Amino acid sequence: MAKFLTNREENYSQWYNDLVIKADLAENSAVRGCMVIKPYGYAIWEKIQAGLDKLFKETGHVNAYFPLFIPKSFFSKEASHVEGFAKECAVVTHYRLKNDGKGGVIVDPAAKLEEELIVRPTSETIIWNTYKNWIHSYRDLPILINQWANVVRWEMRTRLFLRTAEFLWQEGHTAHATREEAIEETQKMINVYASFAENSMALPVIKGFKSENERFAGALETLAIEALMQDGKALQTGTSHFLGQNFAKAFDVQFTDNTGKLDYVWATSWGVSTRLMGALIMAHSDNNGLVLPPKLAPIQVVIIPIYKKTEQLSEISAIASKIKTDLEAKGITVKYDDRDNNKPGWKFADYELKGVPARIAIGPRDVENKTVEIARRDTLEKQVISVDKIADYIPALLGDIQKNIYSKALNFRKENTFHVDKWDDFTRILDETGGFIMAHWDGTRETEEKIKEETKATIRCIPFDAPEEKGKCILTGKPSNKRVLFARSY
RNA sequence: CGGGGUGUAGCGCAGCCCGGUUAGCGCAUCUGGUUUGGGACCAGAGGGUCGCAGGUUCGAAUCCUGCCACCCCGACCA
Repeated sequence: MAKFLTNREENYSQWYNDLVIKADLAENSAVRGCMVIKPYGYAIWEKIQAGLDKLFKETGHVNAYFPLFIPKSFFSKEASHVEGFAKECAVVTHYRLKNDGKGGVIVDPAAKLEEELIVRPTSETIIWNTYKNWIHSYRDLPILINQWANVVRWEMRTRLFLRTAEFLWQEGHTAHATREEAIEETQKMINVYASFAENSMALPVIKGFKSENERFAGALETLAIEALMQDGKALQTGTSHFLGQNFAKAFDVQFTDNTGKLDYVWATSWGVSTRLMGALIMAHSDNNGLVLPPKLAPIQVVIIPIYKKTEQLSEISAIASKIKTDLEAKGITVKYDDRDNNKPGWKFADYELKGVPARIAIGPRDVENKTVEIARRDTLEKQVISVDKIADYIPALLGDIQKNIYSKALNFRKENTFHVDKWDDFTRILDETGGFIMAHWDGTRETEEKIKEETKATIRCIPFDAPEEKGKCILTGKPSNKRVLFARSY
C-alpha cells in the first residue's frame, strides 16, 4: 500500500498538498473551501465529462442549462428538500456595491433584493419551476435533460476534491408519464455511472439502495454507487434519485394522459461531480504519485529522448515523431517531451507523478539497436522492444494497464470486505483495518443511527445483489433477511 | 461553533523561547560553463510591507494586546 496511506491517522488532505498539487491537479483557492483546478487536473475532468456525456447521449439525453440563482421561495415548496439544503446555502441579498468614501467599497443598502437569491446547491427547484411551462400533455414526455454546471454547498468543513464549497458536476433531471418509467430511468442511470466507473475509471463499485437516513432530500428512493478507497474508507461516487411526484406536486406540474386524465409528472435526478477525481486519486495512486487509467489519462504515452549531442537528438526526434504519428493514427494521445531544461531522470519522475500510463525512452543505444525502452506506470516494469513492434505493442499495453488497474482495485476491495456477525468483530475491523463490512441490520432508522453514533460507520448501501439470507441484526439481534454494506465514509 | 497549529522571497522552511550587525537556508528563476540511460554539478546574480494594526523599548521577525487568513481534529454533510 502507498506510503501516504500506511498510517491511517494521516488523512488524504496532507497527501493532496504534498503530492497531488505537485502533480498539477488542484490547489485551494483564496475563497473558503473552493479549489483552483489546474490545467492538468482539468484535462482529466474533461476526459470524465466526455466519457459520461457520450453515455448520456447514447441513453437518449440532451444537454441544457438553467440559472445559477434560485429565488428563495422555490426552496420552501418541497418540505424535505428545504430541510436538507437550508443549512448550507450561499445567499445573494444585494446587487450593487458603492464607494465608502475611504477608498474601499461597501454593499449598497439601497440595492437590497426584494427576494433573496440562493446560489444553487442543486437545481431540482428551478428546473421543475421551468418544466411546469413545458409539460401539458403526455406527448411532451419524457423530458430527458442533463446539465453540466457548478453548484455551491456551504459545508462546515471542506476537503479538496471530496467536499469543496463549490464543485463542478452534472445533474440529470427527467420527467416521465409513469411511475414505472421513472423508476426504470433511475436504475438505468445508476447503471450508466457504474459502467463508467468500472470501465473508464477502473474503479470497482457496489450498486445499491440508500437507507432512509442517507436518502437525498426530496427523494422516495436513492440509488448509489460506493467505492472503497485505499485507506479503508468508503466514497459515494454517484447517485440516482427516484423523486416520485414530490417536485411535480411542489411546482404543480400536471399533464393530461392518453385517456384524458390529469396527473402529476414522475421525476428522477442523478449526478456525479468532481469528487470522481478524488476517487480516481485515492483508489489508484502509489508512492510515486498518480496512477491514471489509460482511458482517462490526458497524456497516454510520453516519449522521452536521452541524448548527449544535438545530432543525437535529431536522430532520436526523427524516430520519436514517427512513433508519435503511428500511435496518434490509432487514437492514442502522445506527448514528445524534448525540452532541454530537464534531465531524463527528472522527466521520468515527473511523468510518474502525473500518472502517465506508458513511457517510451529513446537513447543512442536504442538508435543503434533499433529499439526503445517502454515503462508502464502501474507496475513500474520496464522492457526493451524493437521499434517496428511499437504500433501494435502500445495499444495492447494500454488495454492491459487499464485491466490491471481495475483488477488491483477489485482485489483490494475483496481483501477488505468482511462478512461480520459479531458486534466485537464489527468495531474491531473498523478500527484496525477499515474496509467494507457486510452485516445484518434490522432495517430501522434508530439502529442505523445508534451504530453511527458508536462507530462512525454508516450503511453505505443495501446492495442490489445481496443474496437473501436469514440472520440477526449486528446490533439488536432482531431478524434480518439480507446483509447490508457498512463502512466509515468520506 | 469548540480544540490544536501555522503565517518570514514563487514554493518549502530555519530564526522567535532568551529583543541587538546588512533577516538566513533548500528548491525554483536568470547568466556562463560542464553534463544528460532514474529527480546533475560548478561559479555568479536577482528576488522580502517577516499576515495586519497598535503598544513596550535606545532598538522588535523576536515581547504584549487586538484583529485577519489558512491548515488539522471534532460537530455538520452529496
